[in-house]
Amino acid sequence: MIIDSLVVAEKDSVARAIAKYLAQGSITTRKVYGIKTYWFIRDNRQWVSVGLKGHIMDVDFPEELNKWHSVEPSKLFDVEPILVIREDTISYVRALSHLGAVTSTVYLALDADSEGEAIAYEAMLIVKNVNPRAVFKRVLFSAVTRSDIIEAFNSPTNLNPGLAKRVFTRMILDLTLGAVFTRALTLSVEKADRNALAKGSFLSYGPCQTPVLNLVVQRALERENFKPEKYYTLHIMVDANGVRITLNHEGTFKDKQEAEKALSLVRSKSKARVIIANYREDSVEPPAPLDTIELERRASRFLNIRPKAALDIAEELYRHGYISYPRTETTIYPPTLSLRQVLLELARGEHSDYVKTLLGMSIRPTRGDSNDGAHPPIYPTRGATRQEILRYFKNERYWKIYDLVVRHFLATLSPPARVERQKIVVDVSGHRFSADGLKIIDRGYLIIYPFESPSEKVLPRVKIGDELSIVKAWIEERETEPPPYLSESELLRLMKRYGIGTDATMQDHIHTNVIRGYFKIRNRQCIPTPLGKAVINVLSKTGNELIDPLFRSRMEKALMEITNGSLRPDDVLFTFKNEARKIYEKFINRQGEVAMELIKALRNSLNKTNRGTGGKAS
DNA sequence: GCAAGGTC
Repeated sequence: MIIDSLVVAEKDSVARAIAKYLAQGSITTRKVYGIKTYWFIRDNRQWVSVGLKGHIMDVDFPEELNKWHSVEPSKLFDVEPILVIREDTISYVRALSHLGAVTSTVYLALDADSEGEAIAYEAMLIVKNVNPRAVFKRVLFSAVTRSDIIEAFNSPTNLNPGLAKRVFTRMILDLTLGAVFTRALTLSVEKADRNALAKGSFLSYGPCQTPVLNLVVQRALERENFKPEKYYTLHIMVDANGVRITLNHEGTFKDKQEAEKALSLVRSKSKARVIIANYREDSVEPPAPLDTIELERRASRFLNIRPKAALDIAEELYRHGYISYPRTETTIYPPTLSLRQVLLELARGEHSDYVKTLLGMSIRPTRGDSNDGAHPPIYPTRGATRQEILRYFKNERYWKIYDLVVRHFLATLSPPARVERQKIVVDVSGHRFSADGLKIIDRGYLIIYPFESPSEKVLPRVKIGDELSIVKAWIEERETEPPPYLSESELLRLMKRYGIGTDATMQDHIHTNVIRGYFKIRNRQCIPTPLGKAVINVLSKTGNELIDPLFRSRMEKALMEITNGSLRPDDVLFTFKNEARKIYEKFINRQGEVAMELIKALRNSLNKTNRGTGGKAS
């Protein structure tokens, strides 16, 4: 067997698409060590295309350093983790070796991002090992379409080692910091009380998970330390040509007597004079095309479906051909995507009437501001009815997520809604009272996307100078309210702002904290447990660096310098390990105190939940 | 028994 060219893609669907676009003639599918491969002829030569399952290698410490009890955690700072083959990818390694051994050219067709570059490097290592003479070429495409793929294979480039090195350095730092502090937290408790942690449980630290926990804990503390204060609001009801409107005093009163003084002044008057009467037409634009984070946030807000569940469901819908690839940071439809074609497909589905009206109009899609260069925004790829989805997946939530993707897609092609924003301000002896109203003139995209419908409140028409009779005036006593716990939707927004995690992993970092017993989610709110608060508190005794929400972005920034060429991987490793080493020293110096606090929190959690906590290893 | 990042 001789192969001229071997194509390695990041996933099966891409490998299959590449074969389809490059093949001159038919494609034969063969399993090699259980892995699907696609065989075809191009320019009279034999080509084979294979898709991986993401990374095939991982970093790990050498065996002897993985004995938690006999190795002082700080030892891990002194060694470099090694690249190992992942247990679950052995058949991919076998297939790559088998095919690579008889191939002259290897096309590394991994995604066009830094992870893709690292996976390309891993694939190259595997093939080089069995075939030192193989030639490696890197192909980069921004969408899996015929024109992009052919263009990419006509102009191959070389692997970018700077990008790959950055990824491996990140992997090493994440593992080292994670392992050192996970072991330090766990061992400090185990040494003080060997029964404090349930069997198989441990207390974890991670450069993403722990800053996320910190965000949740800080908000909870703000809420718990909140002291409610009384304040007073003043209102009047006026008659405007037979319509009664309530207006609120601009500014509230801390002091009850002052509010009463204002009230008696207002009550002594019978008229309120209009000083502002605005009726302004405005448009409400439909949302930008959907990326992963927005899908998760909207699923949580509109449908009460947790981010992790939303992504899992989206993944299934994608695998069965109902929606496009759900892990994307792109919010601009690529010019190669025929929106009209998608509409024609959707005409077979649940919202066919709406789709048909859209088809009769000129389409101008909304446009966001990001493009990850690898995947388009999430859009439906098959029109389906509710009944069809329910029959297939037997679960209402699949329909809800599918329907959200369809409606969102249709919204991005729909006209904006038109509203009238209304504002009336009146004056009563120097006191200003105002009322805001909103009238929907044309629902536009809200017809198909009711989730964002503003509530309508229509004010009557008045003009500046009108004298409106005051019907009544009154005071309300209120209390300032504590901020709510962070919602999952807000947490995702904060993670994005602070640069914690990626589109594909943000929901994982939330999930990890839940599994570890650090916080719970009730009614879409993130509520920390005593254990979660204790972990943040003990780590904060070493300074705030490790738990700072900006820690991750500081790390990413330094790692970026490797790609620029201004720093070497060793420089970045040295800087962060050194910083972590100092923090570790502080931690060890207060170990006794730390252990006491964690054990107390563990017992507290145990009593509350009446079962082991600290999280089971998954 | 550690992390975070791909992918299913």
